[in-house]
Amino acid sequence: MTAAAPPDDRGAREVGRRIRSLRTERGISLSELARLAGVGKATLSGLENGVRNPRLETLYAITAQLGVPLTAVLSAPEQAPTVRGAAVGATLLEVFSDREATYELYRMCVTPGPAQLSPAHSSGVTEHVTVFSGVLRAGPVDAPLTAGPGGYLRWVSDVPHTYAAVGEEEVHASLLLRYPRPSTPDS
Amino acid sequence: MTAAAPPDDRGAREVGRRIRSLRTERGISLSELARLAGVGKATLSGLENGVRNPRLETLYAITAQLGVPLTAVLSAPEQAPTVRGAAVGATLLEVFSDREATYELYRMCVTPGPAQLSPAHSSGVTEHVTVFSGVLRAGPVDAPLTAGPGGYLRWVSDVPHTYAAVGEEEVHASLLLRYPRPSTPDS
DNA sequence: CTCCGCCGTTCCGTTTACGGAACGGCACGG
DNA sequence: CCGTGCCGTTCCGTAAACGGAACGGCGGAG
Repeated sequence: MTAAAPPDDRGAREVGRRIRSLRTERGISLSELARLAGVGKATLSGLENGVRNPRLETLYAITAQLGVPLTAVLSAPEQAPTVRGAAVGATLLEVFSDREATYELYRMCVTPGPAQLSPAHSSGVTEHVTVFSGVLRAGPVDAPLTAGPGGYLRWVSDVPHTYAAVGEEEVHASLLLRYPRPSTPDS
Repeated sequence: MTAAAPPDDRGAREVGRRIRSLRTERGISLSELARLAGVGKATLSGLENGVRNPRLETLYAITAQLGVPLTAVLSAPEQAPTVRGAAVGATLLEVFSDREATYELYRMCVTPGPAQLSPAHSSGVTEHVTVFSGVLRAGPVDAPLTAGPGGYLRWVSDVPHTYAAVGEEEVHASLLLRYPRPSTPDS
C-alpha cells in the first residue's frame, strides 16, 4: 500500500505479538513452529516482529499449527489468566426470542469465581457474547477467549464451553444464541 | 506455499465470497469499493473470485470500508436469520439499568425505511451499539458509521444522531447508553 | 444505430512476502 | 579451551500479490 505506515499496520503488529505469545506459551521454538507449519523461519520471524505483512494463507498455516482459530490472533483483546475464586454465580435473563426460535438473546451476569461450565448444544448453534462491563473469559473449554468492555466473542457451541469473570469486577454481557436457519432461502 | 492446493485455500475462497456478498448487499460496485478502500480493482476482483491469496493489510482495508470486523469475513458462519417484525421504524426495549443510572442497555430493532433521528443527549453520554443481524448505519448525522452482524459502533451522543437499516433486512442490535461517571471508562 | 459511461475482468511492470541458506549468539559437553 | 547444537535474525533469489491501464460487455442517451 502507501509508503507511509498505514494505521492498519498496528493490527498486523498485534497479530505478530499474539503469535509469539501463543508460541512461547507452548514452549516451542520459532524454528520448530516454522517447520511444523511448513513456512520459512524468515517468514515466521518477520511476522512475529511485525516487519512483514503476512498473506492469509500464511496465517492459516501458523494458527492451525498452534491449534487456535484465526480470529484468536486477529481480535483477541488482551491476554488474561484464568482466575479461580471462591464465590459462584452466573445468571441468565431471557431478553428476546423470536417465534421461529432461530435465536435467543440473554442478559448475562457473571460474578467472580470458578468458571461456569455449559455442555455442548445441538450442532450448528453459535454463541455471541457482547461484554458491556468487566472482563469475561469464555468459549470452548480447551480454547476460551477473553473480552473486556465493548468486546465481542463468538464460537460454535456444539462443544462444552465455560464462562468466567476475570478480575474482581462483575461481568455484564449480552448473550445471543443463534440456531441454524431451518429453511426460507432469502436475500 | 506448496504447489498442491492446501485445504486452507478453501478458507480464502470463502473470504472472497463473503466480501462479495457484503459488497453487493450494500449495493456498491467493485470499482467503487476498490477506490474507497484504496486498493486496485484487480486486487479486489481477484480476491472476491478466490484466485489471490490476500495480504492481511489488504483485508483490513477492505473490511474497514465495509464497516465489518475482520472476523466477519474470516469466520462468519452463515447469513443471519431474517426475522420480520410488524412495527415500522425503530423500537427500543429497555433491558437493564443500574441504580446509579450510569448506563442503560436496550434491545433495538430498526426496520428498513427512512432514517430515525434522535436529538442530542446531555454532555458526555456515549452510545455503544452492537449489531446482531442486518446492517446498521448510525451515528452523528454528519458522519454516520456502518456495521454488519457482529459489528460494534460507538460515538459521543451529545450531538443529533440517526439510525437507519441498510438493505432489505431488519436490524437487531443492542444499544448501551453510558453516562459520564468516573468509573472505568474504556479507551 | 452509434456514442458514452460504468461495470467486472485481464494484462503487465513493480513491489514485496516467500523459503533456503548463511550468520552471530548462547549453552552445554568433551 | 574449542567444537557442537539449537536458537532467532538477516541475506538473497524467486514467486506471487499489488496497482494502473487496457479490454470486452452491457445499458441508457442522443
